[in-house]
Amino acid sequence: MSDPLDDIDKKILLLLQHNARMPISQISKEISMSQPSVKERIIKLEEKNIIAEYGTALNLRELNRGTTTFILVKTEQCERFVEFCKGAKEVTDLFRISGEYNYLIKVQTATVEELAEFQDALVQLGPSKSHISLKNIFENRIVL
Amino acid sequence: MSDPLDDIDKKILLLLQHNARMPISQISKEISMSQPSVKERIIKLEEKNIIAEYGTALNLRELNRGTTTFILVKTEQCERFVEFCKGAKEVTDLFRISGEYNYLIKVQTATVEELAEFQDALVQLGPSKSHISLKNIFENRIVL
DNA sequence: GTTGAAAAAACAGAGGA
DNA sequence: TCCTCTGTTTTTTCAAC
Repeated sequence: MSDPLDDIDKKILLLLQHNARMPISQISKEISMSQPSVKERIIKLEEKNIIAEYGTALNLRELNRGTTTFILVKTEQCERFVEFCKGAKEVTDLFRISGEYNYLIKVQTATVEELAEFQDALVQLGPSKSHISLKNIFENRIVL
Repeated sequence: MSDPLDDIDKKILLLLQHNARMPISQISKEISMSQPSVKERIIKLEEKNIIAEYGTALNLRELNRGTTTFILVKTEQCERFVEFCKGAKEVTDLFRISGEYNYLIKVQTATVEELAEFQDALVQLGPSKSHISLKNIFENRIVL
């Protein structure tokens, strides 16, 4: 684990977190620091692996995947289940968890009907418990 | 909802998904299309709101938040609970869900001890059920 | 959709406080 | 670690096809 971030690093990351394509020049203006210094800090954050990657978040509703469901799964066929999830485009997140259930998956479907079809395929791998998301209040939030 | 994406849009999004800072010039080379055309397509994807935002993914382990836990919560004090979560930096995701429980939250702590402290604060808002992540197999995956 | 060229902007490196 | 200065590269915006 790395040293804690100082306030300038935090400011830079706050800007980059929701706009990874912001030019260095603009970051430089916003935090009142010269471009080379900003660039240097960003490179260090990348090298220290604090910045994992620059990603592009897509709008799932526009992609016709607006229905979010969390499913807890209890299976005895772990390998087969993981392969099933990797091959199912509906599954966006897959975690191995502790407790009564083995796995927690996050599933994005167009509709609840499509969710039902997914569950039909899932049922042969073991019992599961679904929780449809009624509202995404916030997501992927990292408070520095 | 928008029209389905064509293959060129998919290629551009695949490149941007895991490297939002990739220069247009490089995208242009990789997909063998002129820079102005690539730029035009990206602008359209932004305008159609298919690209929601360019984000920066941080390494939670390096930030001393390497322990992931999913908690199902049943509360009768919804407003208070949501405010509690907004104010708790450990909570990275908050969903209102259907079923026996009201909410599903994702919590990032340094250790399980810190998780226990969080649960102590949570207990007064209602019963909950925790699932510690033993392994993050994949996350935020969108297959186009 | 393409190429090509000019203007503007961003970036990279050196040297020094 | 930060700054300024300078040269280079990249992006952007046209035009015409």
